[in-house]
Amino acid sequence: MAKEITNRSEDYSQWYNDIVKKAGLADHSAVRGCMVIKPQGFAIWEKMQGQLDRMFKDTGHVNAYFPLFIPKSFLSKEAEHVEGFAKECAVVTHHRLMNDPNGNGVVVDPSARLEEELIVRPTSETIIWNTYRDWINSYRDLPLLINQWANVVRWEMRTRMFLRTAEFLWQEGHTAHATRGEAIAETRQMLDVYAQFAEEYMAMPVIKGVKTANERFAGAEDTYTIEALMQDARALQAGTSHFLGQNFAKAFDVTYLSENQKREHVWATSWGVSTRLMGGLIMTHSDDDGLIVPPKLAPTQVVIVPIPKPEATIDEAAEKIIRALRDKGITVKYDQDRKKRPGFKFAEHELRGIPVRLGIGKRDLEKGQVEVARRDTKEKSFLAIDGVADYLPQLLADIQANLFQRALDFRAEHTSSVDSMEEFKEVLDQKGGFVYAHWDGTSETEVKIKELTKATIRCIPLDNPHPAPGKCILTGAPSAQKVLFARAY
RNA sequence: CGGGAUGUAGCGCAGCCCGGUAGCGCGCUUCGUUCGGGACGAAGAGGCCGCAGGUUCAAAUCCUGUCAUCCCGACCA
Repeated sequence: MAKEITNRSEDYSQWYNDIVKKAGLADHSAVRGCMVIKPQGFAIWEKMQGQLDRMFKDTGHVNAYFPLFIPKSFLSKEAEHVEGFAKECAVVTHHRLMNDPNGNGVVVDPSARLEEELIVRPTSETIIWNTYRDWINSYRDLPLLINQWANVVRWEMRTRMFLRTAEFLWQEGHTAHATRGEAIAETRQMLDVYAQFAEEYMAMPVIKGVKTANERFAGAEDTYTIEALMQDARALQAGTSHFLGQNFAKAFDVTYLSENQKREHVWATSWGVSTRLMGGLIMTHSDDDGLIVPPKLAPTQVVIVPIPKPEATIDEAAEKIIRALRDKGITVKYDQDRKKRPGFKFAEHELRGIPVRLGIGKRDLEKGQVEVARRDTKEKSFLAIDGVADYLPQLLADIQANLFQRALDFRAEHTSSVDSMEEFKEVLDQKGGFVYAHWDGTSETEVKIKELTKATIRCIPLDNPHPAPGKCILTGAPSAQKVLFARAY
């Protein structure tokens, strides 16, 4: 049935690439590691953006925009931060081209060398905190709650569409607070926003937790994360929220005068999600027939396919349904392309992941009904035309809920708890997924386990289902609680 | 950056060993018949064989270099 999509069981990576390409989400570009996000893919990203942006605004944030370029010197102000990003920065060294004197097109004009190189932002903490110094003087200026939608560049060794591209789109929130407690509360709040977005809109269950020192954001005191599980039983870090302490305030000398007239460094957070979420969305729900988009993020929620014989009457019935659905706030497309046959359209819309398809033919009209096909289960049923508008909001909600439940069940089946290294390895090799295990809390052990098994500590869960103390699976040293391991993207 | 593979029509590929008029399927265009799960017939259009050098009377084919992409590792959202 599905044409040319590699089966998941056969080659998961290939399946993923097939979905991205065949569903028209993105393409490779002429630039290494950079992709073209095509209209079908961008429309989904816009839905994500729209919802996230609302949630940020609802929690008191405003949007702003900071430069793409960062003076090189800024990067060296926070020691850990440079360390983390230095190896993957694109650097601008010149500002002019000229005709090649040898006639071979165009070359960099050596006389146009920049005095200080500019870094294409891999993240904007430094340029933003350099700006915040001027914006913050008094406790009355706090909290400062700003978000920016932007592109960033990280020169990655190996890229994969959406999951890891050299340039990607994201949002980064950067906030400044008067107290440590307030900043931590902000960090946690935004983690909750991400988790809520992932679960309610993407229908992608996530585990909230804290990263270990090894996995922490460069320059953060604590990194919180939401971790999702993909269909190949590998974990995906889907969003992070960092408590930055006073590191950046100190590096960029950002202070405020408190109510009791003391000059103090401010406390910071930063948090972000990226187009990687698109990868997570694909790998959580889609199947061998193509993309599956949860109704809440589907640019088109319902497509109507006419099965033509007497076309005018079908158009009439379709128009009626379209009006009724639009009144309910449902996005509908009427596929009137006369050149394609119905069977082709069915497959096409399944490939693109439209949640519900309505089919109307002569047979249906005679019975006053339409055929309803849902993308998630492939089930088909018939429904009275007059009842469509009442039924569809519920159906879309059911599909949304079903996708979430399905992902939740999958995660439950692929979550284990082990007590020994042998068991740990066996579970990872047999079925993968999330594995809870005791760890002695040291970086050395974490690194060693990674070397031995390729599994990393995804997080120390906030609502830990395995909080009891025990012994580290590698060293036998005391462990306060089990932590969450997985092989990850 | 290491290991493997691949660049030939929009997409998927054959041709390359053994140099000699660039092919197949899908898609595209036109017309007709079709239309309840990826229709059929007929007629068309579409290529600097990734790029640059070299060998040769002659290169998609042989040689050198280079660029890009994909997969597997190390690094990361």
